[in-house]
Amino acid sequence: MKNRRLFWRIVDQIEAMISGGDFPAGSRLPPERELAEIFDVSRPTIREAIIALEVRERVEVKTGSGVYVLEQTNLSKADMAISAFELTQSRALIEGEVAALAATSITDEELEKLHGTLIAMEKGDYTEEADEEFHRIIAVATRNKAMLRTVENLWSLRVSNPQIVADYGSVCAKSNQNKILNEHTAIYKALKARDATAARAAMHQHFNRLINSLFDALEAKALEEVRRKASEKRGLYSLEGVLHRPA
Amino acid sequence: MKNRRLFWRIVDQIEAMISGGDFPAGSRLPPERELAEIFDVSRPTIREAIIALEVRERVEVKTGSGVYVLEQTNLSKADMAISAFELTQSRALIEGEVAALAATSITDEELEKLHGTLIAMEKGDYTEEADEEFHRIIAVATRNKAMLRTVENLWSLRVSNPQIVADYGSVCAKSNQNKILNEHTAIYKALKARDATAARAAMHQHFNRLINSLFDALEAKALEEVRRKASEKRGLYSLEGVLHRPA
DNA sequence: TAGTTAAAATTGGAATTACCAATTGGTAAA
DNA sequence: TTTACCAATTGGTAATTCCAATTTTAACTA
Repeated sequence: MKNRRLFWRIVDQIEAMISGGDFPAGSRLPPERELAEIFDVSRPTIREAIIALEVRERVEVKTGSGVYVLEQTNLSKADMAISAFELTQSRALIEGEVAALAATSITDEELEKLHGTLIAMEKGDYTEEADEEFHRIIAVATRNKAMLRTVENLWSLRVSNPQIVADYGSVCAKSNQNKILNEHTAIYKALKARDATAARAAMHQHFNRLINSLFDALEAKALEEVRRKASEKRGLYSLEGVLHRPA
Repeated sequence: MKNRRLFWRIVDQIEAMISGGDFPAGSRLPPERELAEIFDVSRPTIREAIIALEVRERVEVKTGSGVYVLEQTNLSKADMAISAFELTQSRALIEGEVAALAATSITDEELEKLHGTLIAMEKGDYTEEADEEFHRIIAVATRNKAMLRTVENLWSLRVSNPQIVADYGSVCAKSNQNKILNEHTAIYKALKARDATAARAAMHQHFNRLINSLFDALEAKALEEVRRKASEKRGLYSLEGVLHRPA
């Protein structure tokens, strides 16, 4: 059995203390010199252990201040913090450029595929898939794999962040499918005409309308919240409630 | 510009050497004592850098034997296939929009930080770090986490795709630092003036000049290849070779 | 007494030196 | 040729010193 290096043993012990609640997120670990005494090892060994913890994003090191325990976060948590507004604004700006670039190089075959997605959406078949395919074909038409990758990343956010899924759900309902189809059609026509400026504008319009819909939904939710609270206040002061209160 | 700890700088440099092909997977890094001489730092600093690389699973440490480079599996095949041209074009289009958006919301504090990166580049200190920080501050200034994420993804491609690292290496050499600094300064001034259109144009110019440099480098390489092949053809048909051919 | 500034204390950062533990390669002997 | 041993090399840990950054405390002023 190969010997385990001492600093790795210290890493494990500190991680156990963090996980065990000795040092909650936000708290500060004891100073290096004190940890060296606690664990009866040299200070460089403690430093090496702390660097490993830092790379693992378990702690944050602040020179002159101390070593602080981080929330157990990962990249997906950062993605979770992205709102539907932020995503949609980004898509407007980025996919606007994607559409403009694609207008300069899109092939007849790709246009035919684009048209296929419009047909599918018109039929009401697999509208979300058709939506994704529509944007993906345009990204492929740019002939730029970094652009394609970026569009894929944005779509991935759209379908995996629960809050964004819910927000998009409320503005991409059946009742709005005609609007979306009309906007996709306008983008398609601009691409077919190989008009980069029109394609960019059409894509902007598509997402800006979506942003407005998100605002509308947010306002409706806020009004609903105000009504709910007023209703609670009514219940709080109503005599009916008082009369029925158990002794 | 906040001071970056020395061992992190060494981590970056070693990673660049690995990504740049100096130390292919399976090869052994120079001994700690030698690395300390090469980088002109102390051996504990090297040790700290190597521990970070180990946690990142870039290297494997064998006591008494050496530090060995591990296969790098993070990059997908699709990401490996992205060329420096594609990345740079994407950055031009996307970061142009980022700059325009940032011009509408950038704070004085952020402008000050941006200026700090210009100072660092002027001094010749850690220019790649200052470059990254420059673009990152602008992305943060958009107040849009999806945009920031996109810029981070593009930068990640820039530093982890070996071919892109090599290509950028040849056009971001010391001799071009003044051009880059001038372009960054133009972007900074447009942002300071809160002029979205100028910021977008300045960012486009920055990357378009970079694309042209990449083309120049590619052309030089192609010419070199043509010369090499012509030289081979000359050798193939030269009488000297024929006369000296062994029986 | 309250606010501000400067000094002191504390904490992390880096370097130097020394010695120990593990591995590898070279040499000698069987 | 094979095996054993030794020296050299490489990583691992400790101790000490001094520097850089931040926080806390003390002193001063209004």
